[in-house]
Amino acid sequence: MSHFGRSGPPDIKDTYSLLVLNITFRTTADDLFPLFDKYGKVVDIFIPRDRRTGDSRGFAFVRYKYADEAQKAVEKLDGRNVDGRDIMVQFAKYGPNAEPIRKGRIVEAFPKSRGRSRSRSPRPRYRDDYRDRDHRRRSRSRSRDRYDRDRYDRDRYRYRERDYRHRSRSRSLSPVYRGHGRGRYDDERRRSRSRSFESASPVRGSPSPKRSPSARKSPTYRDGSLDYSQDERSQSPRSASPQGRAAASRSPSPRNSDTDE
DNA sequence: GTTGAGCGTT
Repeated sequence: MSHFGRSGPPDIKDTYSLLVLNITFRTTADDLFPLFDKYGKVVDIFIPRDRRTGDSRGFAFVRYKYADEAQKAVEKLDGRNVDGRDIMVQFAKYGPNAEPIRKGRIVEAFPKSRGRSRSRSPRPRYRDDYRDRDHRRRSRSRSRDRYDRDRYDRDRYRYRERDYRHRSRSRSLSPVYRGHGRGRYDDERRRSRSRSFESASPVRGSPSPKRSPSARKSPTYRDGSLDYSQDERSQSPRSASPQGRAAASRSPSPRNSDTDE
């Protein structure tokens, strides 16, 4: 019950994984087990968690033994209110085993109402070409595959970036994971992203000529005063203007006024 | 203490 995901996937050969989304961040597998187990035989439940914090990401994977039970749970638990939030149950796609779900296979086996279009939640399907993944891989070149993988990794990196900013604001330190053995991919990703950022879109909707990379990399020392001004502003952009202006005409100190006279 | 589109581990 609690050993789910502790020793990795126990045995996945004829199991069907369901993706549970919109769950609370404190919902655990033990909480979903009795819920999903009631509608079928659950062989394993796994909830992806953060590598650093360990918090739940907000979704879980429920592995069923039979597809019929899985489908039943999807239609039964989909939209159910769990822990104060309506969860969304659907078949997993990008799983490690890729459920052998075919187009209309399960729907045909369970013609409840000629389709579940107006069943409850007519949410759109995300990526229906996942079945063509293998086909595209063999057909397309390797460069294409690499590009796709890069995008996939970058998508996952979003979580890390958000959490990273929450944990520490010192992004300028650029903590590299070199020496740990697993920093190779991170380095590649970072470099690729950095280059794209500098080459493709430097700034979006924020035209700052003063912060131009060219000015920063090529400091013109032709003019001392100008360079000084730039440097001063760059060092403390909000420490010279607001303070001086506020202390000059905003708050001349009441005590000073009293003692001045 | 917070957040909310999505796709997974020993």
